Amino acid sequence: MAAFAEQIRKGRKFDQVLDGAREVFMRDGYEGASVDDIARAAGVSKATLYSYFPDKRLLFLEAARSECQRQARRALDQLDPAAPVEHALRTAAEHMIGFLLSTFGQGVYRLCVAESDRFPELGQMFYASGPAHVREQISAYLQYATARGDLAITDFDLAADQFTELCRADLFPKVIFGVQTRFSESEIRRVIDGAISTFMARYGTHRG
Amino acid sequence: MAAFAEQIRKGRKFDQVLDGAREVFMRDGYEGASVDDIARAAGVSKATLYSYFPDKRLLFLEAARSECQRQARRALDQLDPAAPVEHALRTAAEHMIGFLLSTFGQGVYRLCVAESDRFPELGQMFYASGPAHVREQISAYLQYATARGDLAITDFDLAADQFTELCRADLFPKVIFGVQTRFSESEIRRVIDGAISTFMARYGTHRG
DNA sequence: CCGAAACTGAACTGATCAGTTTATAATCGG
DNA sequence: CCGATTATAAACTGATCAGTTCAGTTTCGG
Repeated sequence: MAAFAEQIRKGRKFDQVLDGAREVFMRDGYEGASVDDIARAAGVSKATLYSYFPDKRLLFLEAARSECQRQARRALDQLDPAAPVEHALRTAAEHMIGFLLSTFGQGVYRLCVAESDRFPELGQMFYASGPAHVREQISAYLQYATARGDLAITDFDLAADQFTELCRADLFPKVIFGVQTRFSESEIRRVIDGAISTFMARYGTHRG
Repeated sequence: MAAFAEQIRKGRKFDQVLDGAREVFMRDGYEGASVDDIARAAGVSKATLYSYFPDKRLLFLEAARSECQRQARRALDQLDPAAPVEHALRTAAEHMIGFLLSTFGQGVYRLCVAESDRFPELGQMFYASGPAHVREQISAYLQYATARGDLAITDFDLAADQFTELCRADLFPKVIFGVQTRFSESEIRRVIDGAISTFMARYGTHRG
């Protein structure tokens, strides 16, 4: 997860450069972004930029890495173990869908999908701080709820993955391929309700 | 879905050009692909290529379009309405996962995600011939099975989307971010069994 | 077998872009 | 307030690439 950030870092405009890079890379992708654009966006001269980062590739990886960390931080605040299962799941679903539909979330996803064979480290990074991170948190909650007798699950990781996938139904493909970008409350509720119903039908214990 | 293919088409090397373009675009993405590479891959001179297509952009769109059509054609052969529901679903799941894990499938997906904001038409095209097409077929089958009394569904489209999402659990994120590229039979069976169990728990009628 | 249409290869144009250099100016610690 | 570090603007290099041109060759219908 680390292993870059070697010959990097020095003075005070470091973060400025990184912010500019994040912005432009996110908007234009790796190939689409020009270093001059980034320097301009960062409010910094090209020479300064190159004094911080040896080349565009490494600048990109650092920008992406910081973006992934940011994303991991903003992830699910610990699911509320006190609330009824349906309620906890609903909260989790709302968070995930909110991220997934945000222009920010789309940007990261698009970028990582596009560049993860040019930059294999990037794919790993995004996976670890995104899908894997979310899975861990949900899986832990599911174990807790199962121990309490509210759910009946044996493969917790699969159950967690299924839940997150159910939350993407209909919405995600439309967003990611630009077929529909805004969704009404009721369109979203339809998907969340559906996800919870299906999940509880399989894994719930208190029938009725 | 059409609306390109205007000033295109003339002689006999048309398909050669398109095949080369498909190959190279799929491998290198839009920016990454050079027209010289494409001409070389197609076994055609650059001048010939430009006699068929006015510019790189349109060549790309045509190549992507033909790829989408190809994909739609190779989609689920009509689900077998005679077989028991679980069996029909299993077959569908195997087809979808097979496509999803193929380098071919990954290539199209990656390309479309990456370029669908540079080329909005591309996103629409891919969505129509991919996700939407699959949804229609599965949804139709689910209506049939519900009418027969084997399933109890009200929102057929949502159910279809949920099933396809369930089939992606675990596998797809790993593949698309390059975390894992090959999967054993049992890894795949785990996901398919899980998808069917969850789906049937929610929508099945004959309990037991 | 002839003439037109399609194709070739190679050279060329003009633009863009990563990365460097240089001469100069701002900033800051002591 | 001096000297060193850090930043700047702008010009430059070398490479890549989309798209054009052209003189010559292949292909094919009639």
